[in-house]
Amino acid sequence: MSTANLTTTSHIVLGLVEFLQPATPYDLERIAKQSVMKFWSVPHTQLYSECARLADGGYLDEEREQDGRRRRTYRLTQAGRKALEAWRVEPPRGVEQVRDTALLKLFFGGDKARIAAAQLEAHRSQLEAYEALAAQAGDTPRGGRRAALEYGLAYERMSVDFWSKLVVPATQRPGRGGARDSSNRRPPARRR
Amino acid sequence: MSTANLTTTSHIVLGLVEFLQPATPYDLERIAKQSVMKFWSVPHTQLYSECARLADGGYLDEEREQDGRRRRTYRLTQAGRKALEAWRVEPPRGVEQVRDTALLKLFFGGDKARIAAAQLEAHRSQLEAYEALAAQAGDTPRGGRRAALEYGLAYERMSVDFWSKLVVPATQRPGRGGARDSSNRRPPARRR
DNA sequence: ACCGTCATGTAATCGGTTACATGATTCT
DNA sequence: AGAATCATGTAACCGATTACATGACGGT
Repeated sequence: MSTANLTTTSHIVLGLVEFLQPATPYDLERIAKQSVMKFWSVPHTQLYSECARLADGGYLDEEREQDGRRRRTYRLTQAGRKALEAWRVEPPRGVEQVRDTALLKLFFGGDKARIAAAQLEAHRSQLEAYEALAAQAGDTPRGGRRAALEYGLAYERMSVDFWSKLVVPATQRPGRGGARDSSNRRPPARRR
Repeated sequence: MSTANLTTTSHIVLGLVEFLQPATPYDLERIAKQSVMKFWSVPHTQLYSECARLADGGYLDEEREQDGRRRRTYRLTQAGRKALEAWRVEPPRGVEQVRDTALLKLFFGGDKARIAAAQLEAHRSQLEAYEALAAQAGDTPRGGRRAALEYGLAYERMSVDFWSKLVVPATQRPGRGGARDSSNRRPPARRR
């Protein structure tokens, strides 16, 4: 691993390590679950293997406990910092593909109403989760994290809107003057 | 491959075959590029290998030319039809993750304005592409295909909107009364 | 007859996922 | 002390991507 065999996962790990170094893979998992993994998850086993890979490539510095759990803790090396910065600075070209299974099934002729109902439910609940996060706005004051969350909100609102228009099969389409109710009103929030 | 080791790719292939059987992998590639692959692409080599796998598993019927290009042409078997239908009917649980690199870089502290500029450009052009497709509305009259396209439009509009709000660094925020121009007006379309 | 590109693949590689494993802590 | 779960991994598998290959066909 001399250069450029760093995957997206690698950079996620680098970014997380930077954020809370020194850190064990387990630490990474904990914060990741509350933040990035909302929109890009990585299984825990890969955090371990990726850290090892990165240490092997000279991007992370590894230190291991001699007793007890024999944890490995990592920090960025100079090379690690550089690699992360290089990746971060370069704006991605082009548009990511959507790769949504629901959309795929829709495309291939799945039952509109059924799919829409399920998706609507799922997106509503995801939206609520984001709104709850946004409500505790203090802890993500003004940064990429906040912006990413706002994207999440916009995305889920769009989704709710889209799917809610499909739940009712479009047999009869109301005339132009009709005060059609296409609001995205959601049912009273359930408490867990 | 007795059951349930069918991946998403498998189902895409099944869906495509159903759509224009009998078909060669090359045929699949051609229509796919104009439709599904806009939002879920599959490299051509995998179309070949996946067809072989599916034929091997009894989902596709394979027939091979003896002369010339020695093409393999495929059609659905009964099992294939069943598998496709089963997949199609079952609404996906939960929400797909976004997995957008631009968002990731934003999250990890990349330069807002630069990323936003690049994304804005990319999404605008994607939006235009979808709009062009939608303009020839005749060929996708009323079905999942049309709905998927509409999702694409909604998605791109949301994206353009989101990123356009980030291109200008939020140093000064206009007062409430200000007639801020946050329209998504795009520059005159370039012709190729 | 030759040449470019069209069409059809094969093979190697590798990251990511899934399944399994085991010693530390904590709780009762 | 024993059970439960927390924490830390290892190993195998496998689909997806990348790189490479080669014979047909169409045009000049």
